[in-house]
Amino acid sequence: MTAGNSDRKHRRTSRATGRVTLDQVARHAGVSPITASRALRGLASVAPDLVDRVRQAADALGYVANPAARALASQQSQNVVVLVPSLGNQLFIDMLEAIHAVMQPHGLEVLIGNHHYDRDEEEKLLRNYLSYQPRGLLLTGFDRTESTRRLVEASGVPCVYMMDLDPGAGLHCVGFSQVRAGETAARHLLQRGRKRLAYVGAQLDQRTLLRGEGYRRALQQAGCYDPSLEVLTARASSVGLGGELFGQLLANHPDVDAIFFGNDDLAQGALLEALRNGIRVPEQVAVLGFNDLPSSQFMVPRLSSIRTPRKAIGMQAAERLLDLIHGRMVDAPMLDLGFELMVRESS
Amino acid sequence: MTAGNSDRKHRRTSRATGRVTLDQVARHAGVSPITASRALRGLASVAPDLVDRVRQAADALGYVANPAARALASQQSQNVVVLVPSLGNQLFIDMLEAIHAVMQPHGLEVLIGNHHYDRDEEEKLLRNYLSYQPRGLLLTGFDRTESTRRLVEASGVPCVYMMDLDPGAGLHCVGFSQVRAGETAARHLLQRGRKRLAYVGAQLDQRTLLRGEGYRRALQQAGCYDPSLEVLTARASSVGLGGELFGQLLANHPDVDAIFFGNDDLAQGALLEALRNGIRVPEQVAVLGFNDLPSSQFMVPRLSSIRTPRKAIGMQAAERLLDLIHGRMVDAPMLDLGFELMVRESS
DNA sequence: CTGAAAGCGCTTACAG
DNA sequence: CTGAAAGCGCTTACAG
Repeated sequence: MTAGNSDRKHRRTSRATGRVTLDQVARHAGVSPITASRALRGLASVAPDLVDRVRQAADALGYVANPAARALASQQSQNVVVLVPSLGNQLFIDMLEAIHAVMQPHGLEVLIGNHHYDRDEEEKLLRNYLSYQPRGLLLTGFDRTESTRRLVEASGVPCVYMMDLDPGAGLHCVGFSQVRAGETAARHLLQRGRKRLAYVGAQLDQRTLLRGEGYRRALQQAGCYDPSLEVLTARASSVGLGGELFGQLLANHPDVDAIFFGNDDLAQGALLEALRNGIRVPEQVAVLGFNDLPSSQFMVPRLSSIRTPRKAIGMQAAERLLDLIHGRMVDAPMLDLGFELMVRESS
Repeated sequence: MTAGNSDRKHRRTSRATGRVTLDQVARHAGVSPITASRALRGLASVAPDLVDRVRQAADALGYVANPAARALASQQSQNVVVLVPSLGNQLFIDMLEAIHAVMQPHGLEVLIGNHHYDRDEEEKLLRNYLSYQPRGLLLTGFDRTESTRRLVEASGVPCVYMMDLDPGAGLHCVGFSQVRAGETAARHLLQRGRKRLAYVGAQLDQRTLLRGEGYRRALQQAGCYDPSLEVLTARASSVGLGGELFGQLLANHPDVDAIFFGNDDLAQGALLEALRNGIRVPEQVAVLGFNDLPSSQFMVPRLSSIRTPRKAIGMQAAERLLDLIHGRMVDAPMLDLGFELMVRESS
């Protein structure tokens, strides 16, 4: 009786949400649902005029596809999962933003997981996210549990690793050599004529360790390596911690004349602590940071640091993942984006 | 013929993924799929021994529910959408972490959207996320387009607003009064005997503006308001910008004796710039920040600031949203978590 | 407390 | 180039 309601078909038990469906768009355009589906997805093999009609119908009705239905039917989601060890480090925020910028135009939703530098948490996160049948995976570094590795492998989901370069050189990765960055840092300080060099790292994540390894290697080569000048702590990296460790180091080893910090926040804390205690940088002790955070160049004195291409890493890793998802050929699995030594006032 | 494969039913065209389904769990446990579903979801009305059998079957087979199928059948996802204006500000990272910590144990997936302080981008994000049929919405502040507002309203999805308090007092919100925080800042500086007070804010987001309003109000009341001492810029807040604006302000108004910054990064930049130019803080000019970022207490001199409860805001907003989702009564729509003036060396 | 049937809104696989 | 049928893997609504 009620006009306008008569075209409702198979809606017996009425579990419908009221939102516009593909069926309604198809009816509005006068085509079958499957044609509407193909037209909206931009599949070839649909007559151009039909595509137009369907598009207009969709616009007119304000149709937005139901991602759950799409995922269920096609057995694949529009999700891409990114796992990072921390959100407190600007480094990873920059990477995430870049990834987002690349994925968004492709209609891919970025699911962000933060595992807080915890291998078990990473495994749990991955297990959960895999149930979403993601199109791709973006993981940070290579330090993870064996079963996480198997999980990734068994899933068959394309995966790109960020930040580090795969020592085995078999996995798709975009980053730079952490070891060489550490070496470069040490060499720079040695060239400045420093003899008593220290390395201070927090978090004890693999990249911090690798940087330390490069650093050690360079010092051993120069014949001035002293293991007691390596200060590593599992505590989280922060400005406060940097100041604290700086104070302790100088108290225990007054002859230290250069310090390389595993992250800029630590180095910034050291600079502030030096300022507070009248320790002259770089005259008495040179300070070198890592990552070159935006604020580092404004420190007093301006912090020397190693600039890492985290934005480029996020972008390129995302592009690379897109290639893998779409089955495009990738020439080499490894993409080394390098790093840049920024010499300013503190070293 | 092949044993073990004979129980495959209605798998004619074989679109199955190979992953373990509810059907298999049910068969393994010797119950119907629907009973298995109910058992796994912890619905009452299932015999305890059946629940056990189903749970064991699920464990044995490594069953993980397909979120897409669940969402499609139940017409609701396990997603909660959070929209923040920025990820560059530690403030929002802390909020997000807290939200995550609350939602995770409830099996709710947090989808994060960053609208970069752009109202149109927020609207676009929301429109997209709404297609996911989220269980709840967590939005930042009250400054948005009219159609975004209508979108939220029309969706019927429970929503809690963070950071600000609703001027209309009708919406669910968890935060503190930005205006009162600005007033508190100004009063503190006035009590210190300062007369020529400036306000420096970046980003021009509503909260920065509201803080400025409170500040202005207090100054007018004290009879020392000077509009030329209000420096507002749409540029993004950063340490570098803080130093720059500090320098300009003192060049144009050498008699300024106190500055309130809309965010700590600006204030930190000012402190560093002062240090570099031999301007004594707080003797010549007092500096007060906002948010009390972790590094602020280590600045030289230690930065006074207004500590904002962003972790608590995230937590309480998430809890509140959980209440709304589960239809629990909420006593008052507004939750004022306040703020705390941290007086250190710079003021 | 348990289950057979139907349906959620899409896409795949098969025909024409 | 287009479509009717079936199915993705769950849950709702209805019976018993």
